[in-house]
Amino acid sequence: MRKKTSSEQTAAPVEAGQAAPVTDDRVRRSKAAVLAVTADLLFERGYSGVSVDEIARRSGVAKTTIYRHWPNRADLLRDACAHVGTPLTTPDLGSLRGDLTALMADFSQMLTTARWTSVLPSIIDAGERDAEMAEMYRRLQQGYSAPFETVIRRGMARGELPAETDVPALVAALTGPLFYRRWFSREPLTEGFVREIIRIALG
Amino acid sequence: MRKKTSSEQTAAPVEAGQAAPVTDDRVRRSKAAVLAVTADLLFERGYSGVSVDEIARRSGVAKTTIYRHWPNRADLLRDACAHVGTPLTTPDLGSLRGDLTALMADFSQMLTTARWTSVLPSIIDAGERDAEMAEMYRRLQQGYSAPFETVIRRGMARGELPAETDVPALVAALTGPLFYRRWFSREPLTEGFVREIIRIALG
DNA sequence: ATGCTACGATACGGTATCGTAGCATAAATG
DNA sequence: CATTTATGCTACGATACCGTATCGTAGCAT
Repeated sequence: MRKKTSSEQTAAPVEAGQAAPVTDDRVRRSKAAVLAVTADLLFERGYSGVSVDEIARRSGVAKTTIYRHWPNRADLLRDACAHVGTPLTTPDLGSLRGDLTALMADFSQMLTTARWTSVLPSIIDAGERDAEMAEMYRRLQQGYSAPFETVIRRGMARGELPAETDVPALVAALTGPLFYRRWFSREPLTEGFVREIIRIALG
Repeated sequence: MRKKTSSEQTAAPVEAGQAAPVTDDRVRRSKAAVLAVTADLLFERGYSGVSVDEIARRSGVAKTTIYRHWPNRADLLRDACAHVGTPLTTPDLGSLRGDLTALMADFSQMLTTARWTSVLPSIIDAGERDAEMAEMYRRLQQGYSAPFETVIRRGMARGELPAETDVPALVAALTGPLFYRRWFSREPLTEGFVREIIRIALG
């Protein structure tokens, strides 16, 4: 019966039937609104440019209420960062090269279009000085390397790669250049570039 | 006759003999002290954590004087960032693989030990929202990719690489994985990893 | 002696920010 | 209807920060 707001990000996994909602529906609404606006502000201004006052103004949720749900600014921002990002789908097309081509295209597409990628240096920087933030980021990062490991291991199982392949190194060889282009050299992430990286990595 | 302070960073190129020092020696001293302390603070707290008041406190240079030399905080920080970093030496050992091995070792060594690398995400983040900062960073970045391009082109000239080699892509394939490990996956940057990356990139 | 240049010390105006207190209000629950 | 719960609103206190203004001084050259 309850109208689900667009995001279920903050919901803890709930046993299906017997509800007994420990938190009011209003809570979920407030939290969702706050998290959404926080993410927007993160994209616009980066981690250190986001203020709680501005979140309150823009979300329509009173600052008081925000502090009723998060103990402080850092926790709120970490929470928002944790739900940033869109998951990669893991392809399964039968061949290593096919899977990697699809995955790399997906990934580079995300790097170039998704708004939230602009805030990643900000998050990493925060993690450079905040252990909890670093841990949060680590989980985020793993979500993106996991599909690569999966398709690589499948390729190994099919004998398309030698059994002694260094998987983390291969993941680095594939995704590293994309990160590099996006944030360090700032050259365009073209389709041709991605193809070239795959060619180099797989021979 | 003038006693040179440790750093000549801020000095404009000066015609050798007839001096006529447009800036006092005191100026050089103040600026050097301020830039040094600013760099330290950048390493500790990142771009947005540095305040002019703190720079003044720690350097012993009055805030007034700081604002006599830089128009505002952003310019000061950009100036400090521009002089951060240590240059790579370009090896010339006669073979592509030898040059790249030396260069990559040098580079990964720097990524893991140099204090200033911890502030790079901060700089990049600032660049996401500040054009001048982005331009400053671009020059910094080019200083590090240039040696790679040089040794690769020399290798091409020697016929160790096909003439149609995509140089920027190869640079990305080599350095990207190092960046990736240092900032994104945070796995250790071991010698074995570097060797593996070279093997993948050169076959 | 007289400038000139650069600097230091202090204080200030104005703004932004975090996090909290007090009180009123709307809605769900019994 | 009464009670509990979650929220809204306004106003603070405290701190930090930017950038400037004012006044006084030290060193050096003429």
